Amino acid sequence: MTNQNSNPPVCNCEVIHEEAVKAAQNSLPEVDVSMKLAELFKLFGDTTRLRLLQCLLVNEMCVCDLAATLNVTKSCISHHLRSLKMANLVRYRRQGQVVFYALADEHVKQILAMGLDHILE
Amino acid sequence: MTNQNSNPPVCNCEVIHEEAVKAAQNSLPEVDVSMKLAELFKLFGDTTRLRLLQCLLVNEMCVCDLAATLNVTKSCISHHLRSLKMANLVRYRRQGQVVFYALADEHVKQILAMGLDHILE
DNA sequence: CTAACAGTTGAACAATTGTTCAACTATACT
DNA sequence: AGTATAGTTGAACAATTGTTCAACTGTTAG
Repeated sequence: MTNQNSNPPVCNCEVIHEEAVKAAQNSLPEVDVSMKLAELFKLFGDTTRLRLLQCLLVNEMCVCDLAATLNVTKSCISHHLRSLKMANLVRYRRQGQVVFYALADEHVKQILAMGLDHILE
Repeated sequence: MTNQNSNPPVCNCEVIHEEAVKAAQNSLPEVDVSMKLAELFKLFGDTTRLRLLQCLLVNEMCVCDLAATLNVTKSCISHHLRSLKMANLVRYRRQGQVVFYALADEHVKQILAMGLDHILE
């Protein structure tokens, strides 16, 4: 979706407040930091994945249980868990055929709490 | 993307840990709360929109300046600002032809800080 | 009134993404 | 050995989404 052509669609409007632009440019993180951050928040930006995380707030759970709770296929859960695992948001332990997933650390709880705080005004 | 057919693709696997499932179901918020929360995080889940918010951490800025800073069209910025406005993440004031945007409250800063905290381990 | 510029809106298109299905791997139990 | 169940993987498809372009609205200055 991003437009990263060699010929960027630069805004050719007049820059009205040059100092503000410079201040912003100086304080902005490197683009790849912003991208990583966006990737992180993107993971919280899907209802199924979000509810999956909310499940794990309570218990560690296996794929099968999560699928049953959220009413989607095991495959779907597994795909989501892979993304969450790659972002270090969940960890897992295998016990026989069953793989139990749990939140990786406190960050998830805090981020979810902040979000809830906002939508409840 | 969500599959909301009348004939749901229910997972027909055996539920292994019934108590865990019940506990999760009881603690899960209403679906529409999760959806609202996901909508919120989705707004943080795009690089341009995220950097736009990061700009506003420093100064209030007008559409034109944001477009110049982020190297996209004014239209693009305006679309993003509309979403952010609807989610009460930014507010604006008009001054002549120029519309200045600013963060609506402290939530944005906190959420961004939490996120950065996570990706920096 | 007209010209110029800041911002908004909606259509259009490309790109990304969430989900399922089918096929696969892994572990456990006869 | 073989069978059953938990989980993973990748392809495929529908749906969503980010961006631009072009046309529009609003405000200011001549």
